[in-house]
Amino acid sequence: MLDIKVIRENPQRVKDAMKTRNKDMDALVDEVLAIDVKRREITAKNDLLKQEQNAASKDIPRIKKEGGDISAIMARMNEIKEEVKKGDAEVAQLEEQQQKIMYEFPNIPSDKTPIGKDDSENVEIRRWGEPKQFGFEPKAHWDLGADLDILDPETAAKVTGARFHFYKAAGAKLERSIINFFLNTHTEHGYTEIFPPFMVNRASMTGTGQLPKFEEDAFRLEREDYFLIPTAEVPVTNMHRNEILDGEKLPIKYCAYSACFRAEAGSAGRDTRGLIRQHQFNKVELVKFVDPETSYDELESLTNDAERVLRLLGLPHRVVALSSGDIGFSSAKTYDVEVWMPSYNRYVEISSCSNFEDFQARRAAIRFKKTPKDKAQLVHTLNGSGVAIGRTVAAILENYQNEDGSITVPEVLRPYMGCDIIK
RNA sequence: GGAGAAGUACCCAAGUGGUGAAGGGGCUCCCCUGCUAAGGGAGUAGGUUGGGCGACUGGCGCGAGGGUUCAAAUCCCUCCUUCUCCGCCA
Repeated sequence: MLDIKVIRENPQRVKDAMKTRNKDMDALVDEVLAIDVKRREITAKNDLLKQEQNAASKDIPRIKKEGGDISAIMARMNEIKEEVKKGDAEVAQLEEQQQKIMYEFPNIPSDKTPIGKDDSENVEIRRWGEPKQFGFEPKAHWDLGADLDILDPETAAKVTGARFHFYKAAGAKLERSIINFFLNTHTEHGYTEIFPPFMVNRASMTGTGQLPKFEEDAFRLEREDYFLIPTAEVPVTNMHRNEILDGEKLPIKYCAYSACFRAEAGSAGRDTRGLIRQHQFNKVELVKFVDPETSYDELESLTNDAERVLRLLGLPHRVVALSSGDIGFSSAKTYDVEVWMPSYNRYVEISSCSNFEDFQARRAAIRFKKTPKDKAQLVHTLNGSGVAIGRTVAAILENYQNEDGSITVPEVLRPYMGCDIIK
């Protein structure tokens, strides 16, 4: 959520920022400002009445005790009561209107975010490794998975539906090995491991920005107002919702494995084969709560932490700075890490690392005090995939395939797999 | 899922309708002090949202949200969480 004070003080800046996201929100900015003025005006008037009410409430028992006449005061109080009730209702309605609009605004892109209309104007920052050259025609991971009998989407389609997978034998073990390898690597670099709930309530989904705008992207339970998490970012960031953190404990760094559930509304027909786009997938997520002064340094190190696991796995990848037209709703700046995927003959997103600045912190009321005497201020939150497991499996199968259809197990995974080849 | 009890500050805890939400512990500062302990004194209801250039000042805050009342921590309703017992369950 944006700060209403920023909109009040510089509405043009907000309007311009929204245009760099290809969104013309001029009318909404003007509307929210009009509501804000009216809301404060009525609140001030109402507060004066309440002040009178409070003062009289103190007088009444005293006058009664002294045996005085309170009928005049009582008459006035009855009058005030009605006015206050009316004023409160008006204020509540205006607050609701204002809140609803405030939830519509995406974050203001950082001035470090390249301006651009869409993903075609993203900026490549660096590459690691070279796309592998095969001396034979490489197969796609879905064909490798079928031939090795380790990936089975057909049975999943029967048991559940489209966009689900059974992993079998070495495939299941590979998935599990990667999860463990990622968590072990990140905890060695200062992240505290978290195993979160896979369902969260509405307040948490609102806190990180998935709601109210993107409800159709999530799976919601019918009988409880709970949502299947689209990413561990949601439960882990909301761990500190409505909290004031001790400044000395920052930065707080968590890594969390979770299954992730996405309705993938509007993506029919895209990436229908393989592990790239599923309703349920595994991911290890990195989440940080930091002092605003350091948040952009923390974004660099977070991205580096995500890249580390790909370097250790020997998977060629690149880092791209998303342009203003391509960054997510809550983000101020985002780097995507993209892994080389031979079947696509291009780099494919495997991690997205973002600095949300205070956008989530304001929604979720996550604050800190630099020292116990300081005023509480909003933290900056960041998160990044570290990294998506299913896409890592796909990348390993494709990049490490041999001509005979077997898969060489990357060296760092061998202790986890207990073998050096899948065949 | 059923029955009962509870939720007040960093912790414990008093407060069953009326002017500033007791008290204790802890914490911070000060006094005393060669040092420490003990002792004495003061502060400590966070926050949030308005107004004012400011010193200041108003509103709202007793798990959350409604209601009754001139007035609610206190009475009523709904919900959440915790504890005890029962049921179910990996």
